[in-house]
Amino acid sequence: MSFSPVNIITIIILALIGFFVGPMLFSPDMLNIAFAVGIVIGSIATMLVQANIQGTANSDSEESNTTTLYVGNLPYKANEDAVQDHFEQVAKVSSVRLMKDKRTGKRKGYGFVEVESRGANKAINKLNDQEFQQRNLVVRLAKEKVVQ
DNA sequence: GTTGAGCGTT
Repeated sequence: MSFSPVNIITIIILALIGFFVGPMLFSPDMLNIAFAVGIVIGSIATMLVQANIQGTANSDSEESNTTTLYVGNLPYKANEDAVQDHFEQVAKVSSVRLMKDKRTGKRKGYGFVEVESRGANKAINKLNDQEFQQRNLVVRLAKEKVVQ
């Protein structure tokens, strides 16, 4: 939550609106209160607008820059670094998660690779049904991902 | 220590 000069100007404008609108709604001799109410309303409105802008901007950038791929048929012995190296040949990898049993810690043979969105299709086309450590991988677009 | 379709973790 930052207050750039633009936001301050917006607050002042909204405060002035409150300054003139307030007396019409209440009493003409409550200008100070009207001005204060204008400042409060203007500040809240500005913060809400900016939070909304930042929220959409963040979600847009995150969702448009990265895509999660489902990777199946992995060898049990494959580790995350090897999988990442394999996908780095085609696309920029931001994270690799190989699913493992919580108790034993043994790999379950599938995982999720997060790559940049523009390389997602390339990764699917180039790496799906291709050999990786003596096995043919399954690379598909992952289903809906739970937001962290 | 084994196995072989699947869509999940602080």
